[in-house]
Order: sequence, then C-alpha cells, then structure tokens
Amino acid sequence: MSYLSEQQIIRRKKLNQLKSLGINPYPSEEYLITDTICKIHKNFIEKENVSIAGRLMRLRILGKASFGEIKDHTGSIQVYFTKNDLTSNKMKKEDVYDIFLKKLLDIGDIIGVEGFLFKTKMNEITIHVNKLTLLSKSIRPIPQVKVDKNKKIYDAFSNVEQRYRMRYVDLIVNDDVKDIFLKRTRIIQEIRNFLDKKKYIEVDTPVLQSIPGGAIARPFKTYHNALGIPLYLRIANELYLKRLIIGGFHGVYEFSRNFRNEGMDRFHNPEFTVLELYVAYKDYYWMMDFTENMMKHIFDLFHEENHDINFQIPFPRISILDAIKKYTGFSIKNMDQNDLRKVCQELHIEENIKMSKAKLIENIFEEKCEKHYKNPTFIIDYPIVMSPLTKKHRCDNSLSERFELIINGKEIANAYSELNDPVDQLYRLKEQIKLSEKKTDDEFMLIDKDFIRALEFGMPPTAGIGIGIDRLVMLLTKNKSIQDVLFFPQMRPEKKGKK
RNA sequence: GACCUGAUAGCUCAGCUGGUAGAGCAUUACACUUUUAAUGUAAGGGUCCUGGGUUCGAAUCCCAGUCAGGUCACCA
Repeated sequence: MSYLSEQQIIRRKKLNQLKSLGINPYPSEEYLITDTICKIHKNFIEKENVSIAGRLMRLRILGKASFGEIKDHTGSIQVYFTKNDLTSNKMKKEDVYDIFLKKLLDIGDIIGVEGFLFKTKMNEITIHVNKLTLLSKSIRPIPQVKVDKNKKIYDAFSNVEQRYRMRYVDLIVNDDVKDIFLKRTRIIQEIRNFLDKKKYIEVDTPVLQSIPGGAIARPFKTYHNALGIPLYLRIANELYLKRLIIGGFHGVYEFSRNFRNEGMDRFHNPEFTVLELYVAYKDYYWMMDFTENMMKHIFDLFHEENHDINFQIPFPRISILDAIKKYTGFSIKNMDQNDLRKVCQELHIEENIKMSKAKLIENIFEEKCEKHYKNPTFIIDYPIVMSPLTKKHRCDNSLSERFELIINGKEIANAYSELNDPVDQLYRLKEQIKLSEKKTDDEFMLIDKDFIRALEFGMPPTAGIGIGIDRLVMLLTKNKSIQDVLFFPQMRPEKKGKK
C-alpha cells in the first residue's frame, strides 16, 4: 500500500465514523429516482417533490443552511439544505445536518436527495432537500474546478497525462470531454443507420488471425496454447470481408478495431477503428459518389458551426499524378525508381535506394501535396505499384482504380475497385513480398493462400472502402490528437509507488 | 528511434544568480439560515519524478534514467 495523503486519511476516518453510526457508505438497495436533472430544469414546477441522485460537486456551508451542487448524467442542479428540514434514514434528526452533512459528507460523494423545487432570489432552480441518502462514499478527493458567472474556468484539471490515465476523473470534472465521446457514439450510430438503410449487413470477422493480411504493418503477436500456434491481432479485416462477398453477401460492413505494432503520435494509437464497407457489382466511381453522400449526411449533422472547412459536394476529384505535377512541377508518370529518386532529391525529400517506387511517390505526395487539400478532395488513380489489392485502371495499365479522401490535409478514407483476378492477385502479393523482403524478413509477410483460394471461386466486381473513424471524429470534434477521441489511449505503465 | 520542453501539496501553479519550500482552490477547526469562484479567522498538509555527481549546503547546477507533451523519423 502506498502512502495516503492527509485528505485520503481523513476520508477513510469518515468512512469508519459513518459505519459506526449505522450508515452503510455503500448500500446495495435500489435508489428510486423520479427525475433527471435535465428534466427538472426543463419542466420546473414550484413546490414539486423530486428525488434525484448524483455526485456532490460543491458544498457551501453557511451556518444552519447550506448550498450544494449535484451532478448526474444529464446536468447539474443546486440543492439547499437547512438544519430544520434535513432528515436521513437511521439517524436522529438533530444530527443529520450537524454531523452527517457538515462533518461526514465530502465533495465527490454520490448521494440521493428528496425534496421540493423552488427558485432562489438569484432565480436559480434549487431543490430544498428533506431527505439525504449516502449512496457511495468517495475516499479520494476530486480536483476542484471552478467556473464563474462569465464561464471562466479556474484551476482546470488540465494535466494531459493525468486526464488520459484517469479518464474517469476527466469525465467527472470536465464537461466538454463527455460531449466529445457522446458525439463519437452518435457519429458511429448515424453511419450505421445510413448503411443499414441501404440493406448492407453488419458483420463480425476474426480479430485473431493466423496470417495478418489486408495491409502491411507490423502486427501484435500472441500464442494460442491449445492449438499450439502463433496468432496475430488483425491489422485489417479486408480479406475477410471479401470472403463474405464471395460467399454471396451483396454488401457487408464492419467497424473494425485494428491493431498495429508501430510508432505512436497524435494521429496513431496502437488500436484504432476503421469502418470497412464492401459492395458487390460496384466500382470505385460508384464508391466516390456513395462516400460523398454519406459524408455530406454526416457533416450536415455533426460539423461544428465555426468549422473553416467547406463540406460542399461534389468533392473535387484529382489524379495523384496531376496533384504532384501541380504542386511540384514534375510529371512523374512512367518514371522509374532512379528518376523518382532524382525528383525527391530536387524537392529535398528524403529518399534512399531501398525505397520502392510506390514509397517514393507516396512520399512526394505526402510531403508536397496532401497538406494543400483542406476541403474534402478525392485523390484518385494511384500508380499500380502502390496498390496491391486494387484493380488495374480500365484505361491505363500503370494505374489502379483507387481513391483516397483527403480532408484537412489528412487521409480519412481509402477505397478501390477490388482486385478479383486470383492469378494477378497472387502475383502481386508475391511482388509485394519481394519488395518488403529487401527491408525486412519478418515472418508475417506470408500470403494468405485461403484468400487466394476464395478468389479462385470467383468474386464479383466489388468496390471497397475503409474510413478512419478516429480521424473522422477528430475532424468533427476539432481535436488535434487521437488521444482526445479515445476514452483510454495507450500509455506506458505508471511508475510503481505512485499514489 | 532523434531532438526540444516539462514533472514542486489532492488540483492549478510560483519558487531569481545554490542557503532547510510558497500561493489560490481543496482539507481541518470556529463563526454564519438565500449562497453561487460564498465570506471571515486560525491550523494542518511535501519522497520538490528516480538515482548518482559537484558543493560546507541542491527543488535550483551537472550526468544518467522514468513518465508525459510537442517536432521529426517510422507507418500502403
């Protein structure tokens, strides 16, 4: 047990005093609530009796009367206690105010109050409490954030490390944090509704995979004891959704938690959420139209009023080669690796002999072009070498039928006409391995032969898309770090001995 | 992985060129029956992130480490 602070010791003493007075600080009975705080504010009726429960956020004791503030999941309300009127179960009336309320109750405790509504002379809706019930004792002090009339915040609980490590405290104390996560949930619900209305089927596919496919990334590795085999946490679910399209589903989607064992920064968490959608008999042009409509629907519902991004449709469609030409002056079509390296040198972009054509082109685009696309823009027709799971472009063998949606200079979605030629697919995956083996010989660069087998049975022409949900939520809530849109972002373990 | 910045009371922070640690809120005690950043008086509360070093003396200077944030690198 680590050392306890003075305040923790005091609260533990109070806990024992409560018990010795016959008050259970953690009662098990249901507590009957008649109203939420939000409802009381909306439908105020003078003298109406109410019963609510929540966390005591503030307590101002002024002699024989006191004011407090109680917060539930819908809001906060002022409560008023007087020595004459306050009662509680299992306690003599004369002790309730002087001992229970004044000495044993703490800010942070979860309490239930019954009483009638009135307005103070400051015109604030308040509950005149007749009966006070302790529902859960808090033995650790919460940060005291104060807000004045002008909504100015004092002593905000603002240490980011503590906020992420103790998100529960962050949520108790910082109201705007909860709003971000409620919005995240509503965005996901709205996307789900949109897809369900189109009769696409929400599915679950394996998180534990023996061959981590569908992307190139370092996976997390684990081990199945009974089977005696290594398993990997999925880096993508793409190959499984395509198997379902082969199996006859016309459209499938999954909000996929993916795991990648790579660096972390404000855009990358080791686990993150992607919406993957695959629709049979469609191509990437159709998918662009679809994406535009879905995004517009979501933006109309959720974007902040003062957003400086213009979400008007249609979104411009620009080929990646044109984008590069526009922002660098170089026409890189048909360039080989050597030429591309020269271009990189001239543009002062890092390059080396080990980088593939695909990597070099990607670097040029990311360094010189991506940041210019603030408003939603489709970047289309990526060179085929960059896209091993994508169909060759119908008009140009060197290109693929792929697009990315860029918003605010960041990739939000990645989509293509899915490659359904099993022979070509096998060839391209082998090429991919050749390229990557130059850099690393990690064992996870295996070909998913079952996926090739599935393709051999025939996959309809299919359009697929992956949308980065975390980044979408960041965009719509105007947060600059992925950690702010994840309840529990990944952190290194805390030091031992920390209180 | 590299560089920059930071870590002091429960929370938010101050602490100068080295001299045994301060404020506000919170806590404790007293007063106060309409407060709302309640007020007044008094009190308590610290592994100054950890470990070394320099020094008569280190929160402060130096070295190493831990954790966090930022920038870059990595990342289809």
